[in-house]
Amino acid sequence: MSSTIPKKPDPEPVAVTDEDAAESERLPRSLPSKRPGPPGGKRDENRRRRTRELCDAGLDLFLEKGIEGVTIDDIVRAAGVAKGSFYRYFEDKADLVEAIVSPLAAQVDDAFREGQAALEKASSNRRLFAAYQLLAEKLAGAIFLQPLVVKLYLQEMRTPSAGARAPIHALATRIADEAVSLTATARTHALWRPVHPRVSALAVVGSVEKLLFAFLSGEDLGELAEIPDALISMILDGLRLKD
Amino acid sequence: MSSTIPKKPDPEPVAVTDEDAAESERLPRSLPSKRPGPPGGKRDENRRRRTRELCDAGLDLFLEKGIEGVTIDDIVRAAGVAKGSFYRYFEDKADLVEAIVSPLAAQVDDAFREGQAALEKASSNRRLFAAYQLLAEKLAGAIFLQPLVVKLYLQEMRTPSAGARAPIHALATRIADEAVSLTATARTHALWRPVHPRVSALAVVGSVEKLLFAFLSGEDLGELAEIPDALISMILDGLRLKD
DNA sequence: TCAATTAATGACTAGATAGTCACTTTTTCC
DNA sequence: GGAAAAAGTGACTATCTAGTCATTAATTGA
Repeated sequence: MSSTIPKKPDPEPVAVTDEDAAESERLPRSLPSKRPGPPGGKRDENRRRRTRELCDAGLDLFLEKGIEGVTIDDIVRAAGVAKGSFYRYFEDKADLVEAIVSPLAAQVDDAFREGQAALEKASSNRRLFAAYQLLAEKLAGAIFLQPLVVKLYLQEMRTPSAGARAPIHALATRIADEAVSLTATARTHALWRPVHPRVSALAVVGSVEKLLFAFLSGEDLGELAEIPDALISMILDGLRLKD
Repeated sequence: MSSTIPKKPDPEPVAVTDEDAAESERLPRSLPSKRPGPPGGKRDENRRRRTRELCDAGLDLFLEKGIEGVTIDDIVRAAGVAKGSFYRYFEDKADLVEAIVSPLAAQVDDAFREGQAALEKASSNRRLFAAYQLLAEKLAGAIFLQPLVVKLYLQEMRTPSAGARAPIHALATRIADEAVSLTATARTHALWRPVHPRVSALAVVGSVEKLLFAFLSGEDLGELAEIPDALISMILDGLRLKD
């Protein structure tokens, strides 16, 4: 390897607001007005179980056949639930997709917010590394918690946004914008090549997404532990101005 | 820029079989047995026009709504053709997709074949550049001829391969494999970092695809002419062993 | 010209699909 | 316990869809 990456840079003072460990459980969208039952009671428990069953069955089917290729009947059959029950909890397929994706979206948004904050304070290469490492760790955490949702995102993100895929498309747009904004900041600090920020940001995001999709598809990528370092040094040698 | 790229290396002796300038016109799949009519006659001309109208209408709709979201009725309505006529020329939607994609697939396969041949002879950095430049030029040519088909490919390639998307998925698999094989060759020649070839190949392909999709979606990427150089130097500085 | 052949048409069928609703079962809470 | 509210059910409707086919129109070639 030709780049020297500081192994485990001290987590320099950085705005880490960990208040929001992104709720990964998917809750019913709304509660009845008169007799909702006590939290932890049977009504509450049944609602949570139904929502979870429908989300789980939906996710599996979406990954297998693509969002557009799955019908509500498929979903309720797989979840072992009557059709009417689906419509008690969700407006339509788009609403289900939204419920599946939104916890991941929240985590990803947080990761970028924190990365951006750290980067704005970075004035040295050391802090540049630290900021990117923070971002990478937060994103890795999100991926680790919801790998199948990430795969669904990668699988559907480029398809036209009509109907049920709208929430996924919205997340894709936000990620691209946040990555570009991050790169623009790095360039402001003169730590980066004078390449159009959208170009270098998309190049990096594209690499990561492709590798991640391959990994989540079970492809053999050799020793997994080596990938992050390999990727980081590729990116940094490719984009960073030399010291 | 920190890498020195030889501007326009002489196109060293390289196996360029240009016999097959990939027919980009989409022909009817089969001919009637008894009275097909003379080539250039009315029957022949009508057949070609119908196939083209159906392919064009299909492509537009696929890009707008996604392959899975388009019905045969949509296609024949857009093409101004009766439904029965569709089934005279194509088996089903998958067959139409196959007809739309296959000229591009042929060109891409050729580009990789030639790139691989050039690379196998490359023993110097100069020839490494030349081989990659040859590949890039061939691919750029294919993209320039069929930008909308390329966009369709990028849009649908990660979705599950069932049904109509099968031909697109097949092309995606071939491209990934050929890119990996190319990288493995470069590594054999000791011109490349000791990174798992699948990792570096997918990283490069991922960048290119992401940028290409953004470009084909009309995003602003700054001065277009600068992108290839920026990309090549990013890739080479990121992956190449230092001289 | 005209019979043979191919091409084009759109109504039609069988099956699938989203969403609804009257009815039954479960839970709440007095 | 029991009335009231919520949750669960699956048959039902109206719509959409892939694919067929009898009929009509256009083209061929002698």
